[in-house]
Amino acid sequence: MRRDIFQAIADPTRRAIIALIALQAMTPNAIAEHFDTTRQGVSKHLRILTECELIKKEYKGREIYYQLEINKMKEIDKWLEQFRKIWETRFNQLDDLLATIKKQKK
Amino acid sequence: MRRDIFQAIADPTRRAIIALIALQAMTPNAIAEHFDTTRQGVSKHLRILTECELIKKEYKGREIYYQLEINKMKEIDKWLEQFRKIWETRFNQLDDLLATIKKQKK
DNA sequence: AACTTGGGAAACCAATCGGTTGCAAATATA
DNA sequence: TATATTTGCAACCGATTGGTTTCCCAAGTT
Repeated sequence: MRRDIFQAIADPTRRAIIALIALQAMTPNAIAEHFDTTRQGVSKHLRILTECELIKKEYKGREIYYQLEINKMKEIDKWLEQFRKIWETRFNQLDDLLATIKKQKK
Repeated sequence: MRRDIFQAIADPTRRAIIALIALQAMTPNAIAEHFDTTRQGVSKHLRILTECELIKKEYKGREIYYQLEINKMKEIDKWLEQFRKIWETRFNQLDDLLATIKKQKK
């Protein structure tokens, strides 16, 4: 069972859940109200998000509040870093950059 | 057929392909040499990446050079923006922030 | 013209996905 | 104690995924 952040955010419903609880921790029932799926469907998404540690549980009586592990989101940012370097230096002129790199390699 | 960037980067091989051709445009055969799969397997990944416009083809004789559409990568960055706001303002104290938001909503 | 090379498309396969229904466990309430 | 609520988990289902093999076509090469 592959379980990494990128696969977790591949599903649009999961991205919506992340955005939803980013502002405020919520229970599965409360989250499910925002979507067209069943509570169990949302629960499965929450399990996936929990497994890759993008969210964490907080027990309060019989209710469970899910909240975003914002630090985990930084891993996506970290991956983007290598590309940010590219698009920041080239100012929309990828072709020129590639030409330069090619020339250097020769 | 769902075809968006997030689903495209969900696969580790595709992420590797992206990183590979970010530096230099490459042909399918050259790309396939870096992986354990067949050329046709890589070709399928390239098709998916092309469909969501993360990469583009450039014909040179009978060879096809694939190169990264770095601008498309910015869409991931854009999605991350909303969360960057959160982790930049809180300095590792999500709990405090959530408490504040909850209080404001009351 | 015949052959080789680079590459895409189709058919097929096991594995996984996202969703549902049904159930069990635990907490709260009467 | 009996009942209702909140939740997770397992089983099942059709659709999709990632991969392979096979085939075809276009462009060079001999």
